[in-house]
Amino acid sequence: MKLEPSFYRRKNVVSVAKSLIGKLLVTTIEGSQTSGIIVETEAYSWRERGCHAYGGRKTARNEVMFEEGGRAYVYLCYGVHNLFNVVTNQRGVADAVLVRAIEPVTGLENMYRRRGQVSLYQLTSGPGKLTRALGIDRTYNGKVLYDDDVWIEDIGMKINSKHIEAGKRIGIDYAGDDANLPWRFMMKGNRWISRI
DNA sequence: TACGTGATCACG
DNA sequence: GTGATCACGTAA
Repeated sequence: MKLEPSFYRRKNVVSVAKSLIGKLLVTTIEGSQTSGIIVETEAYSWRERGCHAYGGRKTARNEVMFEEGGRAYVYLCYGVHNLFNVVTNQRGVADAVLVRAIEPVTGLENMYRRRGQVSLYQLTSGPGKLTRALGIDRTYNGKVLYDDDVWIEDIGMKINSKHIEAGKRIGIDYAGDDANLPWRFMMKGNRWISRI
């Protein structure tokens, strides 16, 4: 069953990032569905330097982060990759969770068609790879996550802290000390974790 | 380990 | 207008 708006509107973005592990991310494009279990996330809060909205800085790109929780924030990274985030918290508080990796579940054929000739474990094991596999591009920016193009559902997977590993977030050296926050969460032992 | 890639943002 | 920057992926 789809996660409800109240799931995303909680005030602690780190909790939301943790509880997204084990949920199913789904897209439906032209009637065909692709999905995967979320196995890696990162939390971003306006209060720290890693975040696009640090200090409340609002720009054309990150505007949707200031909306109520429950929308997609998709932006282009390094001119090549679309990165998919889940906006959290209440309106005006710019927090979000980056989905960094999923374990493929349905629509594998479509995923390979979009990704090209890669191995199973490379199919969705990174933030740019998974958006490519699921067909997520910037037209998804601002979409609500309880509609029918893209959503996240609870499939009853029981996850507790024993199954989750935390670490430093990846690729944000510019954030100074905030780069050391343990706000990256991974499903322990999963084969689709993005990198060591 | 190196670099392609192009939108974005803070400057004027 | 312009240039530095960047929440990555791939080949090597």
